[in-house]
Amino acid sequence: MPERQSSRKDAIRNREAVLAAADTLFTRRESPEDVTMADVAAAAGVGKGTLFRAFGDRAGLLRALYEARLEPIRQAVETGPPPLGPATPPRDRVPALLDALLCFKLDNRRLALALEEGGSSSPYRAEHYERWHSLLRAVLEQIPGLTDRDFTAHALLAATRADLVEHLVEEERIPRERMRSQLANFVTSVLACGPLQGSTAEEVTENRASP
Amino acid sequence: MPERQSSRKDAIRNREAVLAAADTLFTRRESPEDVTMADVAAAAGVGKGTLFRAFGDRAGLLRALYEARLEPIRQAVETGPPPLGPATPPRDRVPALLDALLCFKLDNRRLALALEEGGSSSPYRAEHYERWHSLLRAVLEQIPGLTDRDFTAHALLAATRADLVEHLVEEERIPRERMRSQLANFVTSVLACGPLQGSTAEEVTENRASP
DNA sequence: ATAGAATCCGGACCCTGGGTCCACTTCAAC
DNA sequence: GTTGAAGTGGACCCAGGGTCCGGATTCTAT
Repeated sequence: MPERQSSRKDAIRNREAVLAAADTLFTRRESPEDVTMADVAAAAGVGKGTLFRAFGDRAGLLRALYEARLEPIRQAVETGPPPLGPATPPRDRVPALLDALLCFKLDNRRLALALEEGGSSSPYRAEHYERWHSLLRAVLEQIPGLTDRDFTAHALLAATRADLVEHLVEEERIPRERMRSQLANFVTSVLACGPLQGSTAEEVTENRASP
Repeated sequence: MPERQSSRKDAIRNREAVLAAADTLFTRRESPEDVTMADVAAAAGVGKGTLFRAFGDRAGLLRALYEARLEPIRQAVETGPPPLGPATPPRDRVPALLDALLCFKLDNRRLALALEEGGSSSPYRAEHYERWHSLLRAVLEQIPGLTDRDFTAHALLAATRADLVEHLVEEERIPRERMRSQLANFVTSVLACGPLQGSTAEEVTENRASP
């Protein structure tokens, strides 16, 4: 567990360099598989030892990158204003959360892909998945008339999986906005049980999370 | 593409031996990652060269195993009686298809896992996924009042992904029947748009696909 | 300022596992 | 039985993740 912060100047500088280099490489290269640890180290102007000391292993590096990129959204979700923040009515928040997640994966396709598939263990063991799932589940819990919230949360999240997104973008060439509205429609139909109220797919598509 | 049949006795015998050995190993071992090609070859009493000649590469072996196991369902879907066969009304067939797929993945967890994640390329490039998707999409097309059938098909299939199933079984300890009914409910809610008719979740859960 | 300890650096090295190669064997067609 | 096409198996190759450790750097105490 080599994850604790170091106070040494060079260590910090190198950590940043690695992060930056990895970021660049993962977004540039076609498939995450053909960016090796050695590549990252070289691009960062650093030895492999340094890289592994700083991040433990490949998964650790990916995780660090991912968490860093996810931070803004995390903030917005935990303490931000509607439609992502806690003050949002549940029926509006669920689609907003999933839309934000989708946008994130669209903006960080390669990285998300690397993290979700590359790991030796399933993506469901990652703590960030756990966070999204329990949050979504909690919000679903506040909507009356639904059943199987736990499973529903999993199923909804599954619709935004990185490799699916990648496939839709790369093979089926579905444009961003279309994909967002499709997901919104899908979510809407899942939530439609019980007394319906407010929020159509179009409305949700309005609050753009990224340009 | 070394996939064509051989007529030689020894080749056929070895192919069978490999298939059987791989089957055993993949279902026995905890994670598909720790069954190596060398293991399979050894267990089959065969050299690595033979193994690779017969199946091309790891993915080829997995594919062959998977297709073999999937054959019965494939038959049932293409030419069988309701609720899987083509004669089934669309609103009933969609849940039946997904239930069959779920049962299949429950019965072949490890194998499905190995095939879906282990591959270097995404599961969405596998032709068996393409088959399921286009079938499901076609059936959805016959249901009036839905939109985004292509995406909906992807999203529904995503709810039965091998690693999700694995997680639900292994971590959350959700029993088989409960999972089937949860999926059925989920599917139902997605299809619920437009004039509803027939088929509740309970009905679907009745036609058991496997003991 | 400077010694000394703690920490970090980096690239040579190890090891696993997928995939290839090829001298030798086996099959089946004649 | 002969023959050559096809199959066999295990030694071998190689990429890539991860480790190691002698030497360089930085912090701290004096």
